[in-house]
Amino acid sequence: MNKLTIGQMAKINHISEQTLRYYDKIGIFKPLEVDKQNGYRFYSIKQSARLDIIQYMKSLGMSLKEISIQLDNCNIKLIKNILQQKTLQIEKEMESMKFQKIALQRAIINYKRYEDSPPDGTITLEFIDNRWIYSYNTDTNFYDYGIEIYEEQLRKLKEDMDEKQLRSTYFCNAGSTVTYENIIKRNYISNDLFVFVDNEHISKDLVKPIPANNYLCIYCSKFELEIPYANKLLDEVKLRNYTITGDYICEVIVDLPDFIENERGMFFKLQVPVKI
Amino acid sequence: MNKLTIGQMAKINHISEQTLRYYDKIGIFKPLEVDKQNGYRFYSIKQSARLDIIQYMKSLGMSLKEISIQLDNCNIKLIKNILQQKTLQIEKEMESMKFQKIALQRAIINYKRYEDSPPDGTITLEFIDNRWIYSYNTDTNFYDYGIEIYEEQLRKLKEDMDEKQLRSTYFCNAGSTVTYENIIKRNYISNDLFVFVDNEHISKDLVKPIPANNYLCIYCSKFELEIPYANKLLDEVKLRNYTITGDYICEVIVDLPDFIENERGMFFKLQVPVKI
DNA sequence: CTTGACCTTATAGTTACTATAACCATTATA
DNA sequence: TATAATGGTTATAGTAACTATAAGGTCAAG
Repeated sequence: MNKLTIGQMAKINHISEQTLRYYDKIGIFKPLEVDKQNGYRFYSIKQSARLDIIQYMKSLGMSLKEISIQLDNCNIKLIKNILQQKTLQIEKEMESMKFQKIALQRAIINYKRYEDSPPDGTITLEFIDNRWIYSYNTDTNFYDYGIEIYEEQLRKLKEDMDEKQLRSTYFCNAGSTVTYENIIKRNYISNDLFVFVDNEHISKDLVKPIPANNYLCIYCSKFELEIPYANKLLDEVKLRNYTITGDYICEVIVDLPDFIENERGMFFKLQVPVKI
Repeated sequence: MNKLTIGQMAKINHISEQTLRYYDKIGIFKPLEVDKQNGYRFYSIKQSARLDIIQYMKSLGMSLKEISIQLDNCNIKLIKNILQQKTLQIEKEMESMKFQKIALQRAIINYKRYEDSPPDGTITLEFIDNRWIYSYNTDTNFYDYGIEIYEEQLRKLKEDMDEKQLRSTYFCNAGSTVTYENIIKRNYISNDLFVFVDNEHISKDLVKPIPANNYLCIYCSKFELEIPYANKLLDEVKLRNYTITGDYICEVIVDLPDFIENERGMFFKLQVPVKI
């Protein structure tokens, strides 16, 4: 009962024999004794405490090298320090997971919306609640160019959001605006790209509100069709005797060009706020 | 502006050229075009969308192989499914992190207690609040044997806690009890090992309360000294004219035998509830 | 004496890259 | 026009923390 073979030690500690040999090799966990005749390793059950610590530190995301160094010149104070550091690290990770979850949920909602959205060309009148956007001012009017410039500007937005650590959370739901002054004259000029965000999770000075309102909307499945469809939308506003009350929004519901074959790769919801 | 070289593509997407070449090699992300003369890779900015998805899926913990398979026969429904699965996974991870944090905090508290604890042999009278324990009934009275049997029983407790997914959280603060009937006769018989737990985080039927009370305690830094020290404690109870009102507890404050050189490896707080 | 369980070492494979070497292409400057 | 800088190419090796496999030695039981 005193000396344990590698197999017994492995079983007791729920670890593979291979791993114990590996730990021996890299020197992080050596058997108490090695038979000089046959090379058999022998462990004492008391050594399990060290394995416990190793497994624990590993579970905190430390590498074996780090652990080895710590354990080599270890005292209890040092252990406490590590634990405190790790608490902070875990708190950070929990924060980031919270945001990841939000990001996932936003993405799911978006795909659901895509599935449920009416066919290309449909015009609807929808009441849309308050929204918030984080916008990025580009230097080019992408209506003057094709999809490539648009994607390039999107990359810039992405980069900008990366810096502010917003990307993973919100990049799935972007859009652009044309100001009231321009849209009523059908001047398609925009150098504002944005993403929809949750008001609560971002510092106030970065976000801008989009007021709740009735919006006349048209659904559009091709990048090149935006302007003709937007014109159709404005025609319909006139026809119905509505008045435009604010900025035009081109909302990207999905954007996967060159990506999934046999699927329409982009889908937009063009919208203007109207008074009925 | 149409075709991007590998360097430009890498810069725009914040990824290394090496990685792009690697992605090409494993087939997860291929350039739009390769110059047959010089082998130069050319990308379109529109391909960035695929990179976005790859990075996103990677951030959700998927392997490149998994991602590749998903993207190869991908449709929007499938993406939604993945996202939903990942939401569940993240929720699970968040749960486990919550417990990890609790575990860390318990461990830190324990080490602090160790640092602050009085020297070996000190006797104190302490009021100790309500505690809860999760106990494990072993088949051997470990007072009949040495430290090795004790450690062996600890392994069993650990295994048992592993099954109930309690270990990482609570293993740092264990102990054993001797019943009232036995301790007053100085019969050192115990086959109950336990760990202190938080009442709130475990189903009620697994935990047992230890009532708040005044406890006479003695601090002990050697496994072999437990019984003589416990006897000293009981002598002191008699001397002070206290009466024992419940089970004796041997609480392990640290247990690192064969582990840290030049440090006492074990530290116990032996305690009996008393009426003054 | 064989069988089977258990031990040994050595080598290769895994993932998602990074680092390095050795070499080719393009372009600006001396 | 020579050359140097820049940026592209391939191939190979290294990383962490193992796992898998091969090929062989040891030991107790039947």
